[in-house]
Parts: sequence; structure tokens; C-alpha cells
Amino acid sequence: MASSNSKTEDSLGEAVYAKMRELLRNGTLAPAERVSEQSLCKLFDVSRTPAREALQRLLSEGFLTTTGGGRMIVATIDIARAEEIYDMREAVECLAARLAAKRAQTADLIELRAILADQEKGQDNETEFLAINDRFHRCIYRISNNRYVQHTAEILRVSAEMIRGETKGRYDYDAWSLDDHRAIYEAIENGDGAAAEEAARQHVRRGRFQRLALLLERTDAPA
Amino acid sequence: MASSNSKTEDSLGEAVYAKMRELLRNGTLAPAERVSEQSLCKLFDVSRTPAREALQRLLSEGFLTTTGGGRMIVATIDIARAEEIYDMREAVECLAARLAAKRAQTADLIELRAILADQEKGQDNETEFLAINDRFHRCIYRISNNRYVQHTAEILRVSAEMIRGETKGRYDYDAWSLDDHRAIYEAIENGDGAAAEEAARQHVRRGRFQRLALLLERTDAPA
DNA sequence: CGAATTTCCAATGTATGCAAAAAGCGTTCT
DNA sequence: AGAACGCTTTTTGCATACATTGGAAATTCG
Repeated sequence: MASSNSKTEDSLGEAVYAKMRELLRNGTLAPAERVSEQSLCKLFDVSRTPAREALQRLLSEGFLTTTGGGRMIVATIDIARAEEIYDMREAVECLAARLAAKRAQTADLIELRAILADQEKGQDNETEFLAINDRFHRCIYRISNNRYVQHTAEILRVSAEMIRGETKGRYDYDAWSLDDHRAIYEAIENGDGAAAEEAARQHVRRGRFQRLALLLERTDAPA
Repeated sequence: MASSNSKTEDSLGEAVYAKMRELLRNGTLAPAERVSEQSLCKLFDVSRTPAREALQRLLSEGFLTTTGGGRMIVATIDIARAEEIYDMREAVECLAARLAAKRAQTADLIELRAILADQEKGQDNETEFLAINDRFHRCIYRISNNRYVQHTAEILRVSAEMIRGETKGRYDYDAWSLDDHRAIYEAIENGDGAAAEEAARQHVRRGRFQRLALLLERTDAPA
């Protein structure tokens, strides 16, 4: 038995939730796709109860949308919604960076440096890049030491990634990412909250423009 | 039968969740109090399924804490946690105010004015004051037209209210609230996002100092 | 008398049964 | 041919049964 991959979660519902979030993040579950309790049951070989748990949590966090009756589909990220996500991300990421600058211990700085070093090595594909990117930002959330920041920032990250599901196939690794991360790290190392906040703001905004541009292209020239 | 009070929710789980959140907000459920599925079943006369739904959602939103095994208690808000709540609130409330200033229609302004007028009439007790206060801020969240802001701001509001559960009996209606609200309204009416953000920041910070002061008093002189 | 252990019980995790509502679909009527 | 109607099938909402885990209490030993 056992669930093959993934880290051992204590409860099935939790495990299903985590796996579903990953599927949503990496685009395996495309926007507007239908998701039913039954589909999760078969996909993860669990009963309806844990499946329901995961679905309801994903719904309340905005990853899923309910269509008329209780049926659910993967949330579609149109432009208005993308703007909402990035307005919120800017506020939360800036706060995270500012708090991290105030609170980072030497051990935290070492960890961040290691991630930066990995990023400097260069990545072969989008997946690797996204993984390192995630490590960097999640690390900052953790250093901020604020559970609300962590929780919300994680959700917004995945939500923003879902935009890629709307613009699939585009390789959006960009050089500015490394420079931005360096700037954020420097500010954190210096304990300069204002600078960290500003660097984070720049970083979020660049990502915003890039993602929105992709989304607009697709909207202009659809099927 | 039917559920006596409250607005008609379509699903039992939703209804239980809403009622629980209200009980948490108004302090009926005190911090550190145990909450079990069974207790909700009896309290709202539903089966375990909707009770579980509500509990898990409340848990994931930080209103409840799990103790060792899956048992849950009402989250206790110590000082560190209060600081987390207010750090986050500042970011989110400022964003809400800024967005509201950008987007408010005349109808929105009229609604805000009406609430302000109600507040100017004065309130006899804490409950009335809190209700009007809630209306004002919820209205701004709505005007911001950002579901992430709305969702997170609501959660943070209730979480901050839970601090009152830790400091019960204190009547914390204060004169500055009306002045602050007027300032926020003015900025929104003028479409001045920066001013709205700054007014909101002042407002949140005043609330923060007040609440933290109460919490400190109680911590210094406990049982 | 206090501490450790064992036993019992309560609460949660999971699965499933039942009924109602909704979607899908074919048929029929205009 | 298109639209409207009714039936079937699927899916969800709610309730409950079963098993397992963790805690509390009572008992026993030092």
C-alpha cells in the first residue's frame, strides 16, 4: 500500500491536499478542468472523506471554483484575477522581506546564500529554475517568522504559478531573477527592512509584468 | 426546524463554520477552550461530517490549534502572535484602503458615509460599536474588490478580536476610531490611494498599541 | 504516600450508505 | 430542424459504522 511518492503526511486528507496543490502548481490540472470527489478517490486511492477534505480546503483557498451546484473546477485565472493576485502578493512579499531583514539570524543568511549559490550555477530547464526560486522565497517566508505571512504567501505563489497553466509552454526563466534575489539578500543581510521591502517590490512587479504579458498574449490570440 | 438565527447558508458545514467564527469573535469560545467534533454536533445539532468541515477550515485559518493528537483547542493569542496578526493586518488593511481609493464608485462612497453617520450618532455599548466598526471595514474590503484581500482581512479581523477573549471585560471603544475612519473616508473620496494607505496604517497601529497594551497588562498580572 | 503501569474510554481518521439535486441525454413535439 | 420535456446517471450533502490512537483514570507496586 502506501502512497509511493511524497513525504509522509500524517493524515490522508492532508496528503491529498498537498499532492493536489502540487498538481495545480505544475499545471497537470489545467484551469477550468473538472475535479470531482470521485476523480480524487481514483487518483489517490482513498475514500471520499479525505478527498472531500482536500477539495474543500482547496476551494476555500481559491484554487478551485464552484460551478452552480457544488461541483468544482480548477479556478481559471483571467486578467482581473491575476491583478488581484499580484496586488496582494506585492503587499505580502514586501512584508515578508521586511520582517526577514529584521529577524534573520546568521544561520538564515547562510541558508539563503546557499540557495543563491545554487541559482548562480544556472539551471537547465524551467522546472529546476522554479524549484530554486521556490526555495529562495519559501526560505524568506520562514525567516519572517509570521504564520499569516507564510500561509498567505504560499497560497499566492501557487496561484500565480497557475497562470502558467493558462500560458503553458512558455519558458519564463529570466535573468533579472538572480539580480533581484541578490538585491533582496543584500538588504536582508544588512538588516535594512526598507531596502528589503523595496527590492521585493521590484521583484514582484517584474514578475507581474511578465506574467500579465503572457496572459494578455494568450487572451488576444486564443483558439 | 431550521437553524433559528443567522442568514440562510446553503450548506450545513458552511453554516456551522460561520456560527463558530462568530462565537470565536465574540469570545463565547474562550482561548484554550477545547472544541471537539462532538461538541459542535450537540451545539448545532448536526452530524460529524459538517462539524468536521467547519473545524478543519477553522484550523487551517488559524483560529484553532491542534494539541499533540488531532484534538483541537481555541487558539491562544499570546503577545508574539498578536504582533504577527498586526504586522499582517497593517499590510492588508493598507492595501485594502489603497485599492478602495482607486476603485470607489459614488454608490460606495454613499454607503461609507451612511456608516460614518451611524458611528457619529454614538453607541451605547461595546457590541454596537464593534458592529459599526465591522461594517465600515468590511465595506472597504468589498470596495477593494480583491478576493484575497477580503478573505485575509476578514480572518485577521476575527483573529484580532480574539485578543479580547484574552482581555475580557475591557471596554475598548475609543474616540480616535471615528477620527481615523473620517480620515480614511476622506482619502477614499478623494481617490488618494497614498493618503488612504497612510490613514489606514495609522488606524491599524493605534488599534495595535491598544490591544497589545491590554494583553500586556493581563500578562503582567495573571491569575 | 507517590509514581509507574495498565486498563478503559473517548475522540478522531476513514470508509460507506442513503437521499436529493443537478447534469447529461435521448426522445418527442411543434 | 430546433426546442422543450422527461428520464437516467452521476455527484454531491449528510449521516453513521468501524477501527485505531491517545488520554485519563484507576490500580498496583515501590
